[in-house]
Amino acid sequence: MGTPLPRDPIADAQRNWERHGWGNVAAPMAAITAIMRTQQILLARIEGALKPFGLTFARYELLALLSFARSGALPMSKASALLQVHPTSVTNAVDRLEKAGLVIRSPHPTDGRTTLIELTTEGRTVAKRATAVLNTEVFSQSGFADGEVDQLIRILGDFRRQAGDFSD
Amino acid sequence: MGTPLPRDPIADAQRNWERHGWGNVAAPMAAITAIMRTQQILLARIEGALKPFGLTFARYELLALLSFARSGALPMSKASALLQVHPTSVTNAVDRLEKAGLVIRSPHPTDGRTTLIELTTEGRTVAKRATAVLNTEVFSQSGFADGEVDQLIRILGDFRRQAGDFSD
DNA sequence: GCAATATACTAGGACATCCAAGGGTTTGGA
DNA sequence: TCCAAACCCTTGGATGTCCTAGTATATTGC
Repeated sequence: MGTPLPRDPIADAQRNWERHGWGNVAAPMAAITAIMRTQQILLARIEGALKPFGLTFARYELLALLSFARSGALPMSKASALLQVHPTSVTNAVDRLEKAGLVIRSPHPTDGRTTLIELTTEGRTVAKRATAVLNTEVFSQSGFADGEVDQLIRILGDFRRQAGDFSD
Repeated sequence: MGTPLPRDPIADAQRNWERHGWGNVAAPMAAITAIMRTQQILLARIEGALKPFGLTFARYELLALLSFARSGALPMSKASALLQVHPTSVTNAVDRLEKAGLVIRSPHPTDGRTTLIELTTEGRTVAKRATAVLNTEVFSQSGFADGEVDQLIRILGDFRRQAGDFSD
């Protein structure tokens, strides 16, 4: 976050790894570090685009997920599984979205253990607007070429499957 | 987070985007979401490997950075710039590392504003051991093929340069 | 030489994430 | 039928990140 560095710090780290006898894992280390940094940059852009809506990325993701659910409602546990975050993170996000009037909690009709998260009318509107802004301000100007996008989707998709994200 | 999902949630999201008229940005959206998720998986692996050392990734990165500095010491501001994190994050990390006896703060000899972070003997030892574990348990088994590693380094390197990380 | 500006670090607050624990609800086998 | 195991959500605690000041020290410029 400030001025650009004169040299790529990750490439430097890779050289350091090689110099200290870890040449065999220097490249994967650099790739992984680059993923961490890229995520950080992208997250900052996303949060910047969502700020006017009073949303964070975590809350937006939940809102978007609900807006794609046919009934506009989902059990907390389902949301946790689909977003692949800890249940307590969902609790946290729902608390804040509920306070903002974008969702409401309601009891599950047949399972007393389950709480449903339901989109309010305003929640649906905000989700739609935020999606439009995110698409035009972030996703449409990602900085990745079409071919790179395809490669990323394939490489990271394989990785995620192998990591146990999905069995597909 | 637990059992694998039957289907890739990101591919589902991509289909939802297309179905709702955002087909032109569905792919970048999917690629970016995949980066976010991949980062999450990798971070969990890394933190798992570092746990026995009482280190988090943030603290490890600082320790590793110091261990590569010739004198074993760096100004806070320099560390902040190289790690590309907010200065307050460095303050936080140093607070904890100092409490653990792995680094010490010392005044800069000529610039009264600057605080130097210096590796202790124990800090250097821990850094070396943690690096070995990280390399053998995480980086050497990243799950990325050699060719994929190269592609990631190139694609994400271009992205980071374009995002203003470095001018190289 | 002294005021204005820039730089370095820290304090306090808002959020997000995870883990560990706890209390309520269901389910399933003895 | 009934109780233990499984499941669902929430609370409390620890970390990390960033932002917005606020304090202290350096540098610049008039």
